[in-house]
Formats: sequence, C-alpha cells, structure tokens
Amino acid sequence: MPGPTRAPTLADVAAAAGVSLSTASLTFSGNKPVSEATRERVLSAAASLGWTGPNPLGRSLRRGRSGVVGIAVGQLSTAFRDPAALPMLDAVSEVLGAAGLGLLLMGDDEEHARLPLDAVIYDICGRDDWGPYGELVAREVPLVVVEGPSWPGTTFIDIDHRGGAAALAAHLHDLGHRRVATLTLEASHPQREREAGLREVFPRASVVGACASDLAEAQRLAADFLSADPGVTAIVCQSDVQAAGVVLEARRRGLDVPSDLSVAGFDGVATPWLDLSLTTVVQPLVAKGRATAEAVLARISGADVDDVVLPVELRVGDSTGPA
Amino acid sequence: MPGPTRAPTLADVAAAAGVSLSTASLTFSGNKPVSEATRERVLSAAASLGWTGPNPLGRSLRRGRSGVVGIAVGQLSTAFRDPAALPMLDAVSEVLGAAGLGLLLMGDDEEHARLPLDAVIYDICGRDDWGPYGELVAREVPLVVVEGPSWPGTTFIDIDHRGGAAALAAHLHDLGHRRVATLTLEASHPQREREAGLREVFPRASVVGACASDLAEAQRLAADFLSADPGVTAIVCQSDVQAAGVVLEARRRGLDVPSDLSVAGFDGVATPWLDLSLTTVVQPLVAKGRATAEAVLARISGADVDDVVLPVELRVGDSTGPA
DNA sequence: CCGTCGTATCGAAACGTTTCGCCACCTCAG
DNA sequence: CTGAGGTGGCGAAACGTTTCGATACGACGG
Repeated sequence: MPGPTRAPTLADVAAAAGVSLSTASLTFSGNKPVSEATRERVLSAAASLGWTGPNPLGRSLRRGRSGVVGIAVGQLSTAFRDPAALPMLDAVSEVLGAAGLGLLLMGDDEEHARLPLDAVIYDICGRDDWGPYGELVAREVPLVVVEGPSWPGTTFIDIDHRGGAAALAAHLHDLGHRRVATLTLEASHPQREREAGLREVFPRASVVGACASDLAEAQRLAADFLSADPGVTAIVCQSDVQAAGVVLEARRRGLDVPSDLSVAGFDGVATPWLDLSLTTVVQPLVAKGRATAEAVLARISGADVDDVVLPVELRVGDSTGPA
Repeated sequence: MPGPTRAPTLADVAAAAGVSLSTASLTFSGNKPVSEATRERVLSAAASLGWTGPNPLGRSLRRGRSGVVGIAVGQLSTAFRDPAALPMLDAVSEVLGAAGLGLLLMGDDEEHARLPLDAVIYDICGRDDWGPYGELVAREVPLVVVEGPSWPGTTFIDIDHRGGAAALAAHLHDLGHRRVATLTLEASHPQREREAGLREVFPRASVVGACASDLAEAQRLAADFLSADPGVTAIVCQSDVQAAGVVLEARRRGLDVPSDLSVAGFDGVATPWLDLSLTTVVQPLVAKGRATAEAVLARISGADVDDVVLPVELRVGDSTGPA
C-alpha cells in the first residue's frame, strides 16, 4: 500500500539487494571494489526502488563538507552591475564547479552565516569590514578575501592597484598633464591603493568625489566638478564605468575627449555603448577568479595558501591625449 | 593538553554545563522553555568552550533541510549581463534571506544537482530545457520555473509577454507604422510569446534576427538588416539592451530615431548611457522576484502553489514616433 | 597439506543535531 | 493529606551516509 511513503534510503536499497549497507554504499561511491554480480544486483534494486543517489544531507554530515562555498558581495544588484564582477564570478564558478562545489550568494543580511558553508569568499570591494566575519572565523570556516584589507587568518587575492595607477599617472604626466583630478571609489582597500598610486606622480591631485562604480553617479559628480573647476586637463577615475560617465558628461558640456579633457579608467572592461576606447588599467579578471577559487580549494583541503598579488597592465586608448 | 583538538560539539557543552544533551539543545533553539539558571550555565559553558552555535551539517540532516536554494541561470556572465536579471535576483535574495535561506548559483555544469538543495529556481530564459532537471524531479526537489515552458509538477512564475507585446504593437500601429521588423531573443518561451503578441497586430512582420540580450550582437544584426532592407519604419526588439543596440546602429548610419526609424524594446530597465528614453514594455521585475521567492517558500513548506502570471505595462518613450 | 595473501563482504561506529515520550518534582485546590 | 496539573529536565531514537576493522573464502606457493 503505497500512500505517502517516504523516500527510499540506501538501507532500503541494500535490503532489497540482499547486501549490507556498507556494500551498497561502496557500489555507488566506488571507494572499494565490488564484484560485478553484486554491483548489478544493487544497481537494479536502486532503480526499482527509485533511489536517486546518496542523500546530500547525510553525505554532508558524514564527510563534514556541504560542497557549498559562500561568496559575500554586499548588495547583489550593486555588486553585479559592475561589469568587472562578472568575468571574475564566472571564473570562480567554473573552477569551483569543476570540483563539484557550488557558489552561494551572501547578501547583506547576516543570516547566511548559519548555512552549511565549506568556505567563504569575501569580495566586497566597497567595504572595509562585514558583520558575519567574526562568526565565520570562530567557526573556523576558511576565508579568502579578494582585494580586501588585512585580516588575520585569511588568504588574500589582490591585484597591483598601486602599480597600475602609478603607471597610468606616469602616462598622463608624459603627455604633459600637470593639473589632474581623480574620481574615486568609496573608501576601501582598492580606493586607497589606487589613489596612492596616482599620488606617487601627482601628489596634489584634486578630488572630484567618491562614488560606486556607477555611471549616473559618476556623471553627476563630474557635472558638479566641471562646473566649479574648469582648470584640470585630465580626470583619472577608479573604474571604467565611472570614466564612461565622465566622458558622457564632458561631451554634454561641449568638451571633446581627449583634446579638451583626458579621461582614464580602471578595470579594462568592455563598454560597447561608448564609441571610444578608454585608457585604463586592465586587471586580469579571469585570473583573479581562478586564483580565488584555487585558494578556496586549497584551504578547504587543509593546505596553507600564500597570498596572491596579480599584475595589471596599462592599456592606452583614445580617451587620453596631450594636455 | 590542547593540541589539534577537534571543534567542540553540543554534547561537550552539555557535559561541561552538567546538563543533558537535549536540554542544551533546547537552550539554543528555544523550542521549549528552559529555566533561567540552567540557561546561564549552558551559555557560559558554550562560551568557555568556544562553541559557536549548532553545526549546520548536523542540523541540516536532522531537519531534512539545508537552507540552500539553487537558482539555475545558465552561463553566469551571460545571465547577469542582462540588466533585467539583477532587480529580480535582488528581490529573490531578499525574500529568501529573510527566511534564512541562501541562494546558490547553478551554472552550466550538472554537478550542482548533487548539492544539498531545498528547492531550485529555473530562470533560464534562453533555453527550453536543462540537464539536471530530470534528476531534481526524481529527488523530489521543489522546482519553480520562471518564464519557462510547461513542465509537469513544477510551479510557474510568468509575465504577460504576449499581452505586453501586443499592446506595444498596437501603439506602433496607431502611429501609422505598417512595415515592421522584429529582433528576437533566441528560441524560448518568452521569445515565442512576445513574437506571438507582435504578430497579433503585424502578422507579417519580418525578422531582423535572433540573439541574446546583448548590445553588440543586436547592433551587428541591425547593421546587416538595415543594409539589406531599408523599407521598414519600425523595429521591435525583445529586450531594451537589444533596442539600444539598434538605436546606436541606426544613428551610426545617419538615421534619426524616431523620425527615420522607430525602435522599441522590452523589460523597462535603465539604460543611463543612452540619451533617449526607450519605448518599451515594463515588466515588474521586483514583483516577479518576490513571487518567485514566495513560491519557493511555499513549496518548501509543502504547500501547493498556484502558477502566477504578472501584468506588464506599456511605457511610451522617445524612441517611437509617427511613421 | 598448511600457512599466507588478497579480495569481497559485513557489522558497527561514527558525524552533530532535534525531538518524542516519559519521569520527577513542585504547587495548588479540594 | 491527597490527587491533579504544570514545569523543567532527561534518555533514546532518529536523520542517511561513509569508513574502519574484522571476517570469510578461494587461490597460491612451499
């Protein structure tokens, strides 16, 4: 009499096949050899019972792993609106997926710290700290921090913000620019490093403002700035999206880029809707994602992992020219 | 003698506090009252042992729930490049997060079906079917399909593609357009429905081509089409990003939008880099996300859930005008 | 013919939690 | 003083899997 019969378990399969629980388990895990005859008996028993493979919950408890890796990105829509986030996320997901791990989005709320996570990736460029961090450390969940500030007991994946920004600044200096302004990200590790790199060359660069990597916000800040201080010959932004906003705003006021104003970005992402190739610092997004995922895998397997700093590359486009 | 001592368990806490395992559990879950004296004893025992709350793995097995909900979106970078995806994702995440659930990204590989998932959201507009579906159904994992084709035993969340597309088409017809072309998404449920809506008004609309919701691809298709067939007065796209691509390409050829060519989109997302407000069909992205998440919650709790079809709204912008 | 080895299988013990049913005790009404 | 009712706590049984150590058995070399 069927009724609302509960899902079959491996024990049911074993019983139906007339073998022990352990043999049934081995049949599916393949961790030890099983004779062909019994293998077939077990498989057909499983099929006829409709058993669909080991229950992930039981398996997780036994193995001490859930196969789920959290990725903390702050507000989701903000994080993914930045086109730099996607190739990185893709690479992380690909490497983890190949290892059978899944990626869980950790938003703003802290509840997620109670979920079964094997490791957590911190990729919250915008912020310097984050709530559940303490709880995760206490639970000894491996932490991999991407472009974050220094924290004890975690692995870091970073890029050479400072070097890239300095190279870009040198490029502008070579072009004859002397009065330079910068549009920065909100206070954070990348913001500080990138600004420091710029100031190695232009110690007194003025500040347009600080905002997220958002076109409209950048445009607004540029509008205010250009109205007030028409004297600068170049604006260095901390993201390509910001730079695009500045370009659009400059044009709106009749300024030509780059002959009237040079504009530079950071990241090296595609901006197909802009008919101009930005001068920018290209960061290796895919390599960053891979390195992050590989650090996660290593930490999960208990290995010690060295921090990583990836190189960046200056790409000169059509948005910068002689002062 | 400390050494590499394993993490403390609730049983250790109970022993240290001199109470039974069950009492210790109740102290933290609050499922039954515990006297103030013992509560304090247990709490301080937990604190001194460094016990950081119930191990999610044990809890998951016992409760039969992991707290993780999968969301299948196909290739990640493709899915999230579409700006329509983000508000929806945000809303889903918010509602699920409030219920203590996390969102796990399921990419293209099928391994993820072996993870401990309480439910799965199918939001793969681009495709008509997907590998692990069968396995998930066999495991009786609740499935909520967003804008997908009909599948047995799943819950559907949809929008009124056809009605919206028809309303938009009527708007163009009112403006006097008679020769209309359409740029569609790749074959899928939304594509079919939106095209059907258009053909209610323009049965013989020609087809520019089909592509993802991608600016560059749309631009390329528009270029080919406009070179070959200059006779149409309006192009109806199946996404705003596509429409933006068509606008850019039309302008590149010296055509004015809307006086030389009317262009319409779908979705109602922000395109801040376009100095033109698109005529489009606005879909309620946040409501769609909320409805999806609520369906998931209901299905997880075992309830039967009705399918949902959300209304859309025509928004007339500056990209369409008299023929 | 006996000792050894390798292979296939099995039983039992984890993994860490929640919850069901029961017991002991205290209080209060009769 | 006694029985009823309520409260706080306890023991034990799940939840479903993997894996360790032991056992049975056939083959093989001496």
